[in-house]
Amino acid sequence: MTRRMKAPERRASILAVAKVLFADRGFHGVSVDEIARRLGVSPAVLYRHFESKEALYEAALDEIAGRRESYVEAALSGPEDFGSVLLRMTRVFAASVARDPDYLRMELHGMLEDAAVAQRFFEARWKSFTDFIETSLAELAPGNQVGRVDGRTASLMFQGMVREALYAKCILDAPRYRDITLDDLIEQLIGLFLNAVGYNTK
Amino acid sequence: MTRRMKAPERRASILAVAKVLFADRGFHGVSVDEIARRLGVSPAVLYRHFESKEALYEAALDEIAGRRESYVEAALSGPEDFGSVLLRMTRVFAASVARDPDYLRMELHGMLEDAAVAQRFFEARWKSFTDFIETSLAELAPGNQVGRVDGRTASLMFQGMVREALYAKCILDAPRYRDITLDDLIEQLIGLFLNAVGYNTK
DNA sequence: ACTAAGTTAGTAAACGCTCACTTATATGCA
DNA sequence: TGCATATAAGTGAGCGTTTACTAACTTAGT
Repeated sequence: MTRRMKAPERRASILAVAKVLFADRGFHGVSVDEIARRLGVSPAVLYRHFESKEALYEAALDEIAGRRESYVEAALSGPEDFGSVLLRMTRVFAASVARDPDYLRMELHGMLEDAAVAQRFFEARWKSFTDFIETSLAELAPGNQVGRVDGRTASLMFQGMVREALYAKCILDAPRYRDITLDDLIEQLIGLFLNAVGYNTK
Repeated sequence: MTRRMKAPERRASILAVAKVLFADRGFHGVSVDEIARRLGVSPAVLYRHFESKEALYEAALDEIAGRRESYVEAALSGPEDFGSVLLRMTRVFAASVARDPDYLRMELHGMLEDAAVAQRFFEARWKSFTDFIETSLAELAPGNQVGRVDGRTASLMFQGMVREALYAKCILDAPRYRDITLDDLIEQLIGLFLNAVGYNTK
């Protein structure tokens, strides 16, 4: 009945389905039987590749939050001033989330069920922004290119506003923001953020 | 065995337990039996007061997100300029969340499972801020007391940064922010926000 | 004694998971 | 090459438990 696959391919196909289902409804919201049904396969197959539902969830989590990404390198081309680089970094990040919103959903689920998981997501993505913002502010402050602001607070502000934009556009699809593209929203937010830290190109 | 209660008291006691459990682990993460066990009561009792688990969840949701709150009135005393009022409003809100973090957790769960629920939470709390910010900015712009910024974007930024602070302090208890009080964090964030919109007391 | 509150003992279905078994594919040897 | 055999992939039934939920019975309060 079902197409026959070799172990690695089957494992990958299971993970792919598990990823979207877990991201959508969380660990408790998805049953092993449902994953199997979507694959058109008997539930027993899953246990040939993962030793438990929990292990499968963990693997899906790893696929999503596992690889660390730095957006600094992704923004190398173009002007190298703080504002321009931050904007390009954020755009790349936003685009990647828009392409695969499961990331965001999984992060939310993770935050709710386990603070350690939240930490993994932070390390995987947000930390590169946080680090960039804090070091940049420290560098630019002496020359008065930015105001005297606490880097930690500023990066929290940044993280919050970007996350909110991503929620609104990628998860909720809020009607309130339907007439503005995610990209434009990000650009406006970065503008506001640069105001907040007193950034001037000089 | 169990203390005997009259209907309204029992109903309230059920709701109280359901509220914290659902907020903690979401609808699918909690079983009716567990709620009953915590109450020290047989599961059948729940069905005398709520016709289904879903109805109970809905009632808990209503208790948490039901009553709309405006923080404008809560910030009447003191200076009436935009910055001061916004700070006081936000502090009252933050304090109420710190007192009862179930609100935030339930909002997160709601966002993940149903956009309509997210909308209810927005209407209940955030909207009062959004409205205040947008009307204030519109009023202050002509006199150059704030810069020319889009009110909608600004209020999204505000909502995001406040939410992020509340997550960090009330849900995750992030080590990164353990040495700063929620109140101080809020104050710094509001300061940054006022910079962002170009607010000057004049 | 009547009523409201709570229990006991169940239901059928869904849960995570395992087992004995069948089938398809690849491999070794003539 | 032809064919037996070993192995990997998948099935289907069913394990014990938990799920949400119900009905019949008991107990407590007025």
